[in-house]
Order: sequence, then C-alpha cells, then structure tokens
Amino acid sequence: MSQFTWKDLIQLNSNDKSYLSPLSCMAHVDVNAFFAQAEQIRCGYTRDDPVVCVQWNSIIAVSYAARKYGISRLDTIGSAMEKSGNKLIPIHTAVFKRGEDYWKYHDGCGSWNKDKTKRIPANLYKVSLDPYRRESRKIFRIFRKYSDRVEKASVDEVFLDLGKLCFERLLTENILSEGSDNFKGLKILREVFQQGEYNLESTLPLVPEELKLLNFVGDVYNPENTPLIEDWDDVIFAIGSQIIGEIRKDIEDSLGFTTSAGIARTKYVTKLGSNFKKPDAQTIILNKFVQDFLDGESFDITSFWTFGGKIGNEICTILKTPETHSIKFIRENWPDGPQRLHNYLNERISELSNSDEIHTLDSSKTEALSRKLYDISRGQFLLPLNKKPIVKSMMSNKNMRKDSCCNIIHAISWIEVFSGELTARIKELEQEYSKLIVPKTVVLLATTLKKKVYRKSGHFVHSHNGITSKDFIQVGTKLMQDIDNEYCGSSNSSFYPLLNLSMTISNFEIFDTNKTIVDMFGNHARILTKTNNSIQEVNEDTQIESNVLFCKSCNLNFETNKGFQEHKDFHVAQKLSDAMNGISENSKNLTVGERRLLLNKKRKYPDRISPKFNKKSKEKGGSTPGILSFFKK
DNA sequence: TACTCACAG
DNA sequence: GGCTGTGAGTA
Repeated sequence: MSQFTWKDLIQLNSNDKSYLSPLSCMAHVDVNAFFAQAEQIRCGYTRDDPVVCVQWNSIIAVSYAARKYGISRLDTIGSAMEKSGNKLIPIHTAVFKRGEDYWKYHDGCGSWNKDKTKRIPANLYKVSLDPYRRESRKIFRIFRKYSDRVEKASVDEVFLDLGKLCFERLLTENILSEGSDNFKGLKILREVFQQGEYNLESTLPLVPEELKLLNFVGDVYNPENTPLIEDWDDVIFAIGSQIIGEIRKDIEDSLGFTTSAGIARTKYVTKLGSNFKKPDAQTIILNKFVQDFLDGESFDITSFWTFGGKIGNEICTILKTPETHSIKFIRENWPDGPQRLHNYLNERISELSNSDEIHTLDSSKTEALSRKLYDISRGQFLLPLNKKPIVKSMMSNKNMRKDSCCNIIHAISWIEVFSGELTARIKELEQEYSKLIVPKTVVLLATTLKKKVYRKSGHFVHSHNGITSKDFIQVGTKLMQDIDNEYCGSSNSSFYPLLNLSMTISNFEIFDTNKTIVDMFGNHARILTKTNNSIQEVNEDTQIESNVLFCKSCNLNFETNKGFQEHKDFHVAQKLSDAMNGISENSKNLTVGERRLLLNKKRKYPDRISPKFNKKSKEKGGSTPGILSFFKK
C-alpha cells in the first residue's frame, strides 16, 4: 500500500496548497560564489582561474578555484595575494564616480595594486552592484521559462515549488521509454486520473516496478544504501531532480554559471541541501532520509534560517543545548509535540529575565517559536513560496571616508550618483515587467558624527514617461539644501563632514503600460485631487513653497513665491561658492562631474545674469565670482 | 510615521 | 567587513 492518497497527489497541482501536500517537492538553487563567477565570466576567465571579487581592500566573493589557496571572504586582498603566491586574479566591482550618474568597470585598477595611481579611491567612488543584479535577472528568467512557481530569495538564490511540474510530468509526459512492457503500470495510473475514476480519500496504487528504475539527477542523501524509490514521494523527487538538473544545465549552457541545489519536501531542508555539496552539485533529501540527514549531519540550531544571529544564540542559552547546539537535541528532548517545549521556553525565560543573557526573545514569541523549533527539528516546517512584490524600496547609499563629503557640493555630487543608480534600476525593472514604476516618496538620510538627519519628499510629480535621473536630482538637492539650511545655516557650525549619505525611494505606484499611459495619468490625477490624502499632500507641498516667505538670516520678507525661491537659490549659491573656495586650495578634490555641476548651475539661470551684481561680488573679493553672480539676493 | 534592531546574502 | 534589502517592534 502507498502511504499517499489521490488527494495528496492532486494537491500538488494547486498553486497555493501544493506545499501542504505530503508529496510536495521544493527546491533551492544557489549560484556558487555569485559575484566572483559573474566577474570570471565577464572577463573571459575559466572556472579554474582563481578569480575573486574585490571591493576596496576586501574580498566580497571567492571563486572555488581561489578557495583552493585557503582564501576566505574575510581576507584582505593583500593577504590573499600572499596566500596564493600572487596567482590570484582580483577583479574590482564596477563603480560610480562622485558627480557622475553612470557606473563603469576599471579593469586593471584595484586596491590590491601597490601602485597608487592604479587604485580606485573609496572616497571618490561608490560600488555598483548593478552588473550582478542584471546577471541575476538573466538567471531568474531561465527559471521562469520552466515554471512560474519561483521565488527570488536574493540576488543569487531562488526557491521553486516543483509540485505542479512534477505532477504534470508524472501524469502526462514521457518519463519512461514507451517501449518497455512495464509502461503499463504508469498508463493505468494516468487513465484512472484522466477518467476521474478515483476517490480523493483512497490510497494510490503501489508504485509500478518500472517507475522504480527512474533516475535521480544528482546525489541522493542515502547513508544506509536503502532502495531509493519505494513510494510516490520518491518518484516525485526523482522527477524533481530531473527538472532541476535540466534548469541548472540550461543556466550553465546559456550563461556559464554553476549552481548548487537542494531538493526536498520543505524549503528549510532544501536550503540545507543546496549548501550540502558545492559547487556545481545537487543533493536530494528524500522524506525517509530527512531525519538521518538532520541528525547525522548534526546541524547546528544556528545554521537554520532566521536563527543565524542573536535569536539562535538565545535559543541555545534558554534550552541549555549541549556543546554542539545540534538540532537533534530538540527533537530528542521534546518528542511529543510543541506544548512541553512551549512551557519550558516560558519557564526558562522567566528564570533568565533578570540576567543579561536574553535581549530579543520574550514570552510573546514562545508559542510560535516552540512550534517552529519542533517542526524544524523534524524537517517538517512547511512554508509556501513567498510572493514578493516587484519592489518595496530601493536605496542608494555611500559610507563616506573622511574627505568624501565635506560640503554641500560633495553632497549634491553624491546625490547625482544616487539618482543615476536608482533611475537605472527602475528603468530595468520597468522593461522587465512592462510596467511604469514611480516612487511616491524619496528619503534622504545624512549621518554625521553627532546626528542623523532625515528629509522626506512629498508626492512625486512626474511626466507620463516615468521618472528621470533629473527628477531625483531635483528632489534630492532640494532635500539636501533643506538639511544644509537647518544644520549648517547662518552660523557656520561643523555639520560636515558626512559619515554617510543615502537616498531611499519607496511607496511605488505601478502602472500597466498596456493601457494608454496618458489616460492612466489623466484618471490618476483626478483621483488624487479628490481624495483627502492627496489634498493634504498638495497643501504640504505648497506650504514648503509659499507658507513662509521670510528669510530669517536676512530678515527679509518676500511678496511672491518666485522671488522667495530666487532668494533661497542665492543662499545655496553662497554655500556652493563658499564651499568651492574652501576646496580651491586643494582643487583636485573637485571631480570633473562637480565642475560640470557648477557649470550646469550657471547654464540653468542664464536669464538671471546681472552685470551689476556680478561686479559687486567680484569686489567682495576672494570668493569664486562665477556662481554667486547668477543669483539675486 | 519615524526610527531602531535583527537577519540574510 | 562593507553594502543592500526586508520585516518586526517600539513609541
């Protein structure tokens, strides 16, 4: 007798319930040393070349060829070069230059180079991960060719729910050579299914002999050498392993990446499986061997997803797990359901409540936690694929070296970089999904030694072609000016240098580009003006413009918005000018982009040139004549 | 909503 | 360890 019913089998075909079936089959696929492989492929090296991916002085990904020298991600590039006898091939990530809105590779340059002229200085550049996101999308598209039951778990990992695919293959496709006499058994199963002559609650027939000869692709975890295929779950897993084998081969043939995969009933176990043998391998963990796998390999509690940090450590403290902290301990000590475990967790937490050992766990979390631990230790914690929205937020961020951002010009130059990066990323997503993607909010966060300052924009105004880099620069600059005004205002306090500057966009509105976009926005605009929310937004915006037509530092009132705006521009120009003078002593601090930025400022206001004012500012002497002259006080 | 913490890769 | 991203929790 099979242990499975028709219902179990048919549930595999359901999009949202398949993961609950005892026959369910999931997979996790991980690209090996992703960034390093991406660089190896881009630069035309082979898998045997010891490529590492570098960011400033650190290694952020080590190819398997380079691991043979004992190099790990924690090595600095210098020590790694030594370990490898200079055989290492370090490739730096692409970078943006301050003041430029596009990234570039500077192959042949890198921090490992003793010759300083060939360095990529971290104070003037920002790492771009865009190339990896691109490759990631190419890889993801291949998965999608096979199935829409794919979850992108990170830039280099996916989960697949293979239920539907396995179901289809088992019941309709050629998984065996038709010639064989024994094909009969499978045929009967298919006929019964097609005629609907089954009872959902009744058990499936025994697995026909010929199906037991199905090949697994990859390594089946099987320490005791038991027969592999006995019941239908084994058959499903064999088919699943074939599918994953095909997809991985496709990825390798068309893009050149090697991957590792795990195939099992639950997401948690697939993740352990893909990590089990690397690189370029796949491991199948059959249901009947799950316990052997978890126990025999004595997985640490902290090696399970979400338990990798403080929570995992606190669990170990609370449960007083022995040395190895193996998950087996939980299964053996709480054999009869999560209730006792729940009680014990609560007892121990109150015992330890006054100690300094527990910070993140408390009794509000123990019920869910006990169930999770109980199930995880048995390899039966079921999780569905996680449907992720296209985007939630996007951040462009730069940690500053001491001289990376010491005035508003620098800040705006970084905002140019951020704007370019964010725009490019949005455009790629738009192309991929054939949508128009528009963020509603922009947040600028500046961090100094003493404080963190946020500024958030109101609603975005955008053309029907979507967002442009200029839009972000405009908003970002405005927010930055605002920050600068408040913290660096009239008194020249020591707000700069910034330790960090970041721009985050969020609150996306996503429009279908199938419909005529103009119509969409026509409607949208009307809706916006009607709702309460948007009226507030509009007011908020106009308040920024018109509420206070008064300049505190000059003690001047303005009658028109326009006039006030121009006056504010004057103050910014003053800042820019001052900043430039500060820099001019050491003019190499200014990048080409920054000079261009200043020139652009000029071009933007050609109608404001006032010879009189120009002269005056020159007379004041010292300061750069250019900028100030284009603004009215 | 603003902000912090925790976690992951 | 540097860089992105998400989700939970807090006030």
